[in-house]
Amino acid sequence: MAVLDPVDALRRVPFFAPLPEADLRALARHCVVRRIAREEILFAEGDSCEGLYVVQSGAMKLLKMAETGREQILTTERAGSTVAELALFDGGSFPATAIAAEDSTVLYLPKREFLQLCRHDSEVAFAAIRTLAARNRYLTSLVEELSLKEVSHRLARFLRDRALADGLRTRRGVEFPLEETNQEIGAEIGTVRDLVSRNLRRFVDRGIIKMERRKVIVLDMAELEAQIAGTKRATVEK
Amino acid sequence: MAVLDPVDALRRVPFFAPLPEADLRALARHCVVRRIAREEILFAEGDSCEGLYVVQSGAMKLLKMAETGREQILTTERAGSTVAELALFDGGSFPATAIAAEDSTVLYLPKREFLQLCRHDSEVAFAAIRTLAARNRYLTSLVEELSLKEVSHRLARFLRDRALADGLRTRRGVEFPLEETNQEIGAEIGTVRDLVSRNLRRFVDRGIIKMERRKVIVLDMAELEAQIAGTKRATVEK
DNA sequence: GCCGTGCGACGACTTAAGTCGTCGGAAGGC
DNA sequence: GCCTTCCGACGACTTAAGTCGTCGCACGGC
Repeated sequence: MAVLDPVDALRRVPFFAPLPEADLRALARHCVVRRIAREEILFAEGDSCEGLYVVQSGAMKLLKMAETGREQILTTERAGSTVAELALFDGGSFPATAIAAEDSTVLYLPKREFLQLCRHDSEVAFAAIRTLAARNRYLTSLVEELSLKEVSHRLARFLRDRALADGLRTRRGVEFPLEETNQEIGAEIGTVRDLVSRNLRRFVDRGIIKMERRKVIVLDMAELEAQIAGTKRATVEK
Repeated sequence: MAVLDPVDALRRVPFFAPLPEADLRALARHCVVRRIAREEILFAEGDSCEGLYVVQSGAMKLLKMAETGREQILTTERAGSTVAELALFDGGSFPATAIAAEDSTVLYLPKREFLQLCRHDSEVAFAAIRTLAARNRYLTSLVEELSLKEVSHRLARFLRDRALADGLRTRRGVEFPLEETNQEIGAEIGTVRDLVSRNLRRFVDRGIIKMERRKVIVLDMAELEAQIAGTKRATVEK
């Protein structure tokens, strides 16, 4: 793997984007790079937060864990995103656990440097506000889904998002590979792997999607969208 | 009802607290006061946001609605709190619907004045960041509860919070009145009124609480706390 | 090559969650 | 006073969600 320039990673972070090259380089000098293997824990919920983590390569997932082993993923952050920056802003501990979803590298920027920058530059502070606002919106919709929608609707939404993000239009439909295991999909949409499996098959049976190994082909996008709209016990089986 | 001074309400808002009296008065001159009756809608999810609402008296609930009529409350804001300020920061529409939980009065401050102030005063911007961070934490724990805990645990948490907030220690235990209907409790903890009723009774049967009309007496606080800790299917019936 | 392991598929089962209908008490309007 | 309406209580029922055990494939190590 080529050696990555920390400055590039910082530039991709919305907070830091407005800063001039020189400032980014100064910041980068304070950063420590850390390599982290898939499934390794970066920090755990409740740990005290002494600095900002920026994903440089790979992906970090932020999640809540139950003693039963069940997990709920809050977000997955890729290159150019920060992880749990909210703990820096309110001085509290990490609100959730961060685990590498793939082999990754993260930059660590000590609290002091970051907060100084925020105070100094109102552009940075505003970008931070926008980031927090975006996370807020996402969490709000997650609450809505978990509370008001069924597993099948959440899975449909997940598939739709995937299709939009990395789907390829072919004459059979929109195709994309399912990178994650059913377990991981479950953790993302708030259920267990068995239900992901069962609901995927239901979609196949109803002709909405087709599966070839771990590749998904959306045959009927309109019907998939329709599935998302449903609410608990509202739609009657036809 | 006595006429309330808008300046007092503004001063209680964390964003505005650091401002000198004169600035608050200047702000107040831009405010419009609106009286709103219980169950009336202040704004609906998706409406475009042109200003900031500050609760002056009463209480506003922010919630998501399903077509089935089921609701999920995201927060309840009382005097000195702002409602859905995130929509101002990212310029998007309201992420949820705001309905008066009681007869209330709200202040409306046009977008322009508010954003100017944020840009001007970094103290204000920082207070906004802290507010967003706090909301983020709360939403995060709500997601955790909805995804990883059962209704009985969520209800236990609700009762504990209530007991701490407005409970009175008596020799029988900690007593407090249940102001809201089962319907409203359900909307807050993510279930329907029937389940609230059923789970309350279970707590009574197990001797954890006692109910006299709509007054709750927590007999065994330790056991109530123990209920909160549980996760899905982890605790086995004794 | 073989073996272990992790994962998906699937069917049978259990249980929490949600639905429905009925009753009765309390509060408010008239 | 009466009537209506709202809400809680409760029991019976339905269904989604979750659990469990088994099988079999694919992949990686050796």
